[in-house]
Parts: sequence; structure tokens; C-alpha cells
Amino acid sequence: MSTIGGRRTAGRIVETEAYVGPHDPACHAYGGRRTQRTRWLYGPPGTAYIYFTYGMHWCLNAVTGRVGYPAAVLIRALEPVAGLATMRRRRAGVPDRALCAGPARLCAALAITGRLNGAALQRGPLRIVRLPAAPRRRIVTTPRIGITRAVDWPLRYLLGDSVWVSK
DNA sequence: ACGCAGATTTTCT
DNA sequence: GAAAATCTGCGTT
Repeated sequence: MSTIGGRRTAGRIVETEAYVGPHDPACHAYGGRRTQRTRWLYGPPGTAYIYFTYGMHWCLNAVTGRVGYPAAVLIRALEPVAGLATMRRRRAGVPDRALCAGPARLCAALAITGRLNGAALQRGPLRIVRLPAAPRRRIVTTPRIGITRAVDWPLRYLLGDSVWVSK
């Protein structure tokens, strides 16, 4: 959930990808690379790692590894839960189904930018919270999207019966 | 329905 | 100089 810009927007995470450390060829920190961009990938678990790509788009990760170990989960899609009007305004002309169906799309809908790179996701304007007693749903596993290395690693996870996932 | 060009930053060759 | 954890708009089928 996000309260960025004074508006509350929130969604249920329905699709993610894992980037699992220095031995993952598709991870930005492959080989232990430490650059300005990958700095927060080495931070404590629960840190937001937000990167800019393709000259236009922001993408949000939740750091999962211990301090010094670069592993994270890329948030790829949300089922909108709150702040639909705000999301529609921020993504004018886009059908509801596409508001948050993609890592850069959900960042646009929730107004997530690099300003919150390195922020703690347990508190503050951008949070990931556990939902109370959600019913169990079928989780599908597939290869990751948009990468060229380790293309066969099955590290994309999505709710099989959700219409809110990316294509 | 499908395909491709364009946007334009960070990183690496 | 080129590719990248992407998306959009406009062209053609």
C-alpha cells in the first residue's frame, strides 16, 4: 500500500519474481556487483529496492536477503484494493485490468519512484503488509519475464486464477 | 489480433 | 556504443 502524494492506494500482490543473489545471472548484483544502482540490494530485508529502466520506468523490489546478500522479490502485479480513482487518474486511458498488471504499471498507479529507494517497507508511505487470513489460492510457477540470462529458472510466481496478473 | 518503434538512464563492453 | 528485470501508441492483418 502507498500513501505517496497524500492519496492512499493499495493492492493485493498477485505476481512476483525472485532474484536470488550473486549467483543468479539475471540479478542486478550478479557476481557481487556493487554499483550506485544496486546499493540497496545489499541492505536489510524489508528494504525497497527501486530501479529505473528502459529510460522510462520504475520497478519495485522487496529486499529479502540478510545484510550484504543481494536477493530481492520484484513485485510484478497487484489486484487493486483501494484508491481506484487515484490509480485511474494517474494512468489515464488505461482499462482497470491493466492498472497494476506489470512492474512499471503498478509503480505508476501507486506513484512509486526512486525517491523511496532504500526506504523500509514495514513503515512509512510505502508498505507491504500481511493480509488477515486470506483464503488459500493456487500458485503457478513460470520462468521470469524480460530477462536474457537464466531464462529457464522458474522463479516467477502468480495466482493462477487471478485476472490481475501481467500477460 | 499482432508487431514494431520509441522513450531515454544506468551499467557494462 | 549497446543492452537492459518495460510499456505505450500506432501501424498493418
